[in-house]
Amino acid sequence: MTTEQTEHTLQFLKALADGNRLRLIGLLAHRPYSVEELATVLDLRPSTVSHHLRTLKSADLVKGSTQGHYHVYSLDAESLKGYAQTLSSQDGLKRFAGLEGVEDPFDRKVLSVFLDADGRVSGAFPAKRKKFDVILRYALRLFEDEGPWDEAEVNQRLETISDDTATLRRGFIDHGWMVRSPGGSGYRLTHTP
Amino acid sequence: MTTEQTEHTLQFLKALADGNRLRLIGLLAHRPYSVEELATVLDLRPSTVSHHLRTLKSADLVKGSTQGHYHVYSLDAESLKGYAQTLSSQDGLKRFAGLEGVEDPFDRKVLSVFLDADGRVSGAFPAKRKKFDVILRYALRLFEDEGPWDEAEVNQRLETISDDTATLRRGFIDHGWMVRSPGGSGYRLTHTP
DNA sequence: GAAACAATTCGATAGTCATCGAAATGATGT
DNA sequence: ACATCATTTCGATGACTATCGAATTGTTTC
Repeated sequence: MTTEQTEHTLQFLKALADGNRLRLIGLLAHRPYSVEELATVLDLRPSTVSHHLRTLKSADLVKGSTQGHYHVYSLDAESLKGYAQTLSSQDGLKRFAGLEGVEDPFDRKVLSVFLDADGRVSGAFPAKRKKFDVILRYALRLFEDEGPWDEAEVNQRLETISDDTATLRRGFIDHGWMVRSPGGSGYRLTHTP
Repeated sequence: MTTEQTEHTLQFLKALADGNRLRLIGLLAHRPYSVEELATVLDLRPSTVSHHLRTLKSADLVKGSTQGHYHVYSLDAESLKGYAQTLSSQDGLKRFAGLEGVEDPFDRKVLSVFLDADGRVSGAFPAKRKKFDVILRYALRLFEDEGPWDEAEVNQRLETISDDTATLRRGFIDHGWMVRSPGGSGYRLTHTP
């Protein structure tokens, strides 16, 4: 469900979400450093700094080149900039939802929970109003042609979704989406959501 | 030692450094949501989502407005963009070092540890070569005028830093910074770092 | 007012992680 | 080969935190 891109960004964020690692990045933005130098400046043991550098390296934030005795670490500014730009664009953020090309994630989730494989509500309706409304909007798709329809026709269509057609019909009327025609000629839709 | 700006950025990063909170941001980038809706989509308890929203709110990433029964949360895109841009600029990163206007953080740290209030090395010299070199460069400031100086003069100046003038002088010579003049007329500097 | 509903707060638990010291690895120079 | 030095790995510990269920607060509706 979670995309690859999101996973990398999460690793990037976790790597920076520590005070000392953030200071490390700050130092490396000035110039390359060896592990011991960093440990001296930050008042940490070299083993601790080495550990931090490993997580930064896993997130592609620093590069390490071994020179003589020392391992010199430097900032990977390009990679960092890329991640930062993902965070600064609205569209970049949307991808973190992990649901691409879905009209509405909430609607989708509710339908996936309450509909069976045939697209029917096999069990009880959702107790929560907001979720029941999702079912109602789903049922509304059955009436996309021109009305009006008599009660038998309405019930027949609603039965393809649930046996409890009365509750669905009452939901339509409570929302004002459906009205009984004045002349008693049946039901028709008004302003649908 | 750590600036206010850095503290806020750290809070921002910690707020985003969680898989579910990142998904929350992704959803809120599409449209505002209520707590229960978010809990439904993410398969979490409302209490958990509420907890996450609090940390996001503390970091100024989301805004909450209460409407009727529901508390509707929405993304604070401006604030987020600001933090992201701090991360994408090299100068923004440098501030995380927490040492503004310092020539070199490593040199500064070493000197602060080994020099006493009078600017003298009261105890022993640093054992590590890199740190000793910092002391050497510091001692080099005593010879900014034109040379050459005879041995007595060199020692007199070095004594203002440490009693062990011989080690300092030998350090100068090992680095090739100072040479004994051919005519035996004393010492002079060559290529200083 | 009372009932219903959404959200928050609280307390507990399990899992993650920053940090250290000790031991192992790897490279350098004698 | 050996001794030295920087770094890494390993194991342990303490602190933090994501998550849940239960209880509480606050708002709407009857």
